Amino acid sequence: MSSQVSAQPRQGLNARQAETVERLLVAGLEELRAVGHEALTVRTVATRAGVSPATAYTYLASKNHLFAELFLRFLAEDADREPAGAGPTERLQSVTRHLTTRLAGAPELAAAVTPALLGTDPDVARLRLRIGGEFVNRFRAALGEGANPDVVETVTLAFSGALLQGGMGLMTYTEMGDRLDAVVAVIMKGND
Amino acid sequence: MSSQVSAQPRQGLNARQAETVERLLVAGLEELRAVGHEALTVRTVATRAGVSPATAYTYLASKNHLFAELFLRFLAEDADREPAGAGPTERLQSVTRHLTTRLAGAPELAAAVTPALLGTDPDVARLRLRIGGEFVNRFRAALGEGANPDVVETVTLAFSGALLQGGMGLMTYTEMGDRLDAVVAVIMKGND
DNA sequence: CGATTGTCTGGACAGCGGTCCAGGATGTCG
DNA sequence: CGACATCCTGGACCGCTGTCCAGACAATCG
Repeated sequence: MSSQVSAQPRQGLNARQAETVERLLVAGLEELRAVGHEALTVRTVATRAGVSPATAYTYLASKNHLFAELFLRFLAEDADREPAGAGPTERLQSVTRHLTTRLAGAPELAAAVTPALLGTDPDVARLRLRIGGEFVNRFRAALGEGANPDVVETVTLAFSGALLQGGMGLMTYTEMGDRLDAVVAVIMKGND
Repeated sequence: MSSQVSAQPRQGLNARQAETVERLLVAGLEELRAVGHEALTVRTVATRAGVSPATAYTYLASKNHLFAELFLRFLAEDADREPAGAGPTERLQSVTRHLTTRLAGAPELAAAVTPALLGTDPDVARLRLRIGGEFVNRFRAALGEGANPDVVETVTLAFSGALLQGGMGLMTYTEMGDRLDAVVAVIMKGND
């Protein structure tokens, strides 16, 4: 079994609203790739989406909320992937490798989401839990049924730490793949 | 050997300037404890320090810079502590336990520094490296001379991840102590 | 077709972040 | 004591954030 992150960002929206949200999210991602997360403002996203700022704010509580939403969608694109590999170590490595490879393809998003998730908006808080849960799910899926919870937590923390360091610019998301291979090996040594 | 973080925040300041900086940092910590890192503004810190906002900004490049500076000082208070314990695992646990205990005593500072270090100000970048280096030093000191670099990195990443989760409010800094004991045990199993 | 429902718009608003500068205060020399 | 260097001040400034509201607009239903 794998994880389950729905791609639909909201419930209870009619077609027109869903369309508006969609346009905002697409514009948000474009704007993010174009100018980076520091220069991006909700108003420029609104403009790019062809929507007034007031409208943007009715669907996006904040810049952080936008980033969290985009990242969750990013994860959802993957939700069905099954970890591959002979043993638990290899399977874990396939998960981290896959994630870092994808992150390397969207570094602005990765850089944006880490600070965003530290926000205190309630909307961010909700998404944060889903995002964190998604990581845990993937690691648990890689480790199999009787996974030691302490091992899952260790891997999760190490991965979070790597994201943090990536967000700080201390390593690229490409390097992260290699380093996490070593880290997973260290963790699994004696725990497989 | 242990780590070396100097408590002096700046060089090239005369007595008067040093005094001003000191007042700002003290006021910053008070303000942080009083209202939390979200409500704190550089202007309120300046007021509390009995200094004009313009002056505050000549010594503090940004709010993030203030938090990073305060956190570095917080670490410096400890810089001379030697890890205690029979083996490497116990010594590592004594380090994480000690850090989390101290963080639990200053949760607002801990919550403030994580997002702050993700900033891009050059002043923050400098301090970030020193702070990161300080963690690594402590873990290396706990592990002893011939420490496996991969193990050091794994512990560092896991600890960073724990800080991140603490910053998100997913666990308290008190819980962190217990969880990191388990995490260190997992990592060291097979690596001691 | 007209009326109702609900979305979107334009624009104003207050507060914060960070920068800048002319001039006032302070301290230190000759 | 006077002159000079240095630090600090007050206040203006711009852009961003997030909120609010009255009214324009579109879609749907009777």
